[in-house]
Amino acid sequence: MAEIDTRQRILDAAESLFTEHGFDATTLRQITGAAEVNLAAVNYHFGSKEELIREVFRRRLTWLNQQRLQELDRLEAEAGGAPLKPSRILEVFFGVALKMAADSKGGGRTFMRLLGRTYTKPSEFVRGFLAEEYAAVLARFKAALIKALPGVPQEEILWRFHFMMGAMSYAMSGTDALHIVAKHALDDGDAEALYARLMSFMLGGLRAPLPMLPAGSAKRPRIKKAA
Amino acid sequence: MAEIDTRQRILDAAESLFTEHGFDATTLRQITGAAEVNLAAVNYHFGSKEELIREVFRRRLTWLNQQRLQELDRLEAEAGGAPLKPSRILEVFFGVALKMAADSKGGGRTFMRLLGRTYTKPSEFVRGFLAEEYAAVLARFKAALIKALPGVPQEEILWRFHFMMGAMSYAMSGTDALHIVAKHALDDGDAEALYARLMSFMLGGLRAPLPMLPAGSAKRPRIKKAA
DNA sequence: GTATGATTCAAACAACTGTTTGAAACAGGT
DNA sequence: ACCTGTTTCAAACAGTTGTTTGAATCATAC
Repeated sequence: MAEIDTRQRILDAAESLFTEHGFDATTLRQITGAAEVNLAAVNYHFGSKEELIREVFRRRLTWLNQQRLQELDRLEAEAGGAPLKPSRILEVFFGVALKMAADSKGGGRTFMRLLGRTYTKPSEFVRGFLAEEYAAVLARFKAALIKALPGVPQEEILWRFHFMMGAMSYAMSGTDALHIVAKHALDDGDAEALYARLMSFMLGGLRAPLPMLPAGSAKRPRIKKAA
Repeated sequence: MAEIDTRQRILDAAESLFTEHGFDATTLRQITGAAEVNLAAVNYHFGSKEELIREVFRRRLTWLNQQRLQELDRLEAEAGGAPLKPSRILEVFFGVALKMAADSKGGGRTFMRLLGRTYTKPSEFVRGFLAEEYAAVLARFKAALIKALPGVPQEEILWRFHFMMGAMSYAMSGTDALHIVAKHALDDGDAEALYARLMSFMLGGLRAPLPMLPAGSAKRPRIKKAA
């Protein structure tokens, strides 16, 4: 290699700038400028900006989800067929993410902020990529949760899982657009306290009494395709 | 006016396109094309793209927050000084938003999706604008919640409010990037069921047992500026 | 009708975007 | 030394961006 780690330095700079300004607002010239490499290096090493974006996610997401699967495997092996405690399942799924977010030095924190922000605004081509990357993990965790909560309707479990994703994304995105919590509470990196707070909030939501659904919502009337 | 409602048609088209593709990815030519007005009309009526974005938010947000304040006023008047039930407070704050989101014909639904997506990714200049627009409302609702939950530490209440904002933003953004819930469950507009589900989840989270915070987090050690 | 101010329009502007190019610099093996 | 494949570099490319311009068109009042 002529210069060490050109790829890596591009990825690091891109990750950081994407987190700060978003994909569209970040130009290749900003990235290559911050990484102190030539402009053409991005297209040489990654082919295109889109592929660079995908790679920024891939290099961390693969490891993250493997970790989640591994810990779930361990948990289920220990239980030996018996249903798990819901709290244990969530601790694995969200705990791994928040552990990564606590790593401010290795760039994990930056990445989790980026990931949190991306969930809400999937830029067309990232959506498919994310769904694909998550498919296997989600299938396993959904199944585990459903098995762990036999009395609760599946649809309700999935919705609550959806809400939890929202709460975590927002918390991890690190932006408090409306200034709800104290100013420096977010960026001082006290990830452990955040983890404890978020987890008890989510568990409370998961265990909440089932909602009184408006009539006709529980089972949707099938008007079209009556046959 | 030469053509009726040029301003309005630009705002409608912009709102819809911003929701679909984001601010940066939406060009003025797309907007004016969809609105069937001349390209220069945006700069003539709004001055700049940034100001157009602000106006897209302003025209609905002002009404939304006024509505929230009004309903809180009514609630507090009825209570006559006594602390309110937390659930009532949340029903006002989030209920108004979700009622707006249920209005798919008047564009309220589109706007709330846009708002939900914007919370996580405040594009520099939108952040200040949003915070300013929300300041008065948040102050009132924070105070009401704190008064309604005298036993709970204020910091904890604010964090949980923060998490609720996340859950709602995500739910309202209408994107399920990871395909957690069933495909068509999001866009069929069954806002009432969503409201019921989300509200019981959030209330469960609010009432959850307080987290065990790691040592040294409850009261931050003051190292700098010891004097 | 004519004058006036507001609005619309087609065309152009300069600046910036991601990408490509071809030559230069580098590394390692023979 | 030479050759070979990889990587870097400055420069240019074609396309798109938000914005501006000056003339044309409209509505309204006199």
